[in-house]
Amino acid sequence: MEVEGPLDDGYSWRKYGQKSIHGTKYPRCAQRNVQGCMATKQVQRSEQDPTVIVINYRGNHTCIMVSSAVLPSGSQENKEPNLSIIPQQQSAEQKPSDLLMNLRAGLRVLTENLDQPSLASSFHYFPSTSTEKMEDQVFSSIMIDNNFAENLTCPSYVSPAASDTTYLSASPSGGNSFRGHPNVASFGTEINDMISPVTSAANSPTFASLNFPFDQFHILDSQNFTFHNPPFP
DNA sequence: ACCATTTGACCGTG
DNA sequence: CACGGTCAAATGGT
Repeated sequence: MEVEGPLDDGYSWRKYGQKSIHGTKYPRCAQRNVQGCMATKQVQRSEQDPTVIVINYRGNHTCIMVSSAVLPSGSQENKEPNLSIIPQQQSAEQKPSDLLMNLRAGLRVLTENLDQPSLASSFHYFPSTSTEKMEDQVFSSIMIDNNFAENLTCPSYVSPAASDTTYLSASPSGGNSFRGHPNVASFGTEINDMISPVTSAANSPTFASLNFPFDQFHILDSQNFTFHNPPFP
């Protein structure tokens, strides 16, 4: 897939580390936003299902998206980092790339404010490792797609195995957005505990579905998410 | 030559 | 001390 680059999510990332995580077969790649903002990205292959790629986004973006497809016009915004906040009125229609189409196909997440108390957004979480802890400032998105896997920069991620299914999911956990919100806060720290039993019992061994109310940030699609969090401390 | 990635080392945290 | 995250020199590609 020769779109803008591997797994382009609207930002430019530079890989700065690859570590073998204890108890996992696959290494975890760490990527940092090249624009110098605090956001980092971790990419790891799922233990349970090697076709599952787990992507953790950490921290807040203080930069703008750089992907050519993201900003329809006048993408000259600012080349300087740390200046602008991501515009929050992004719409999923702004990225007409094939990649986006694929992503959107599996996307389950649309967040809302807690103003609407009963709102529960559905998303899928693919458990990755037993030891993995979902930290503050993290939400993960997981996608399975052979096209994506081919384009991941971690060499070990390249998978000849084909899966014609595209999954994408996102799960916020902890972080500024959720601090102080009882429901989500507990979810953030105990995510694996919560997920595991569901996973073992569920029909699908690869992921569990959860519903919970989101708070304060939007994930309109995987390439086009917006944090409304306060700045990274 | 420049730039991105790789990879071992280093550092912080629990 | 173990583990995970980041740094930075080395390496490879363009």
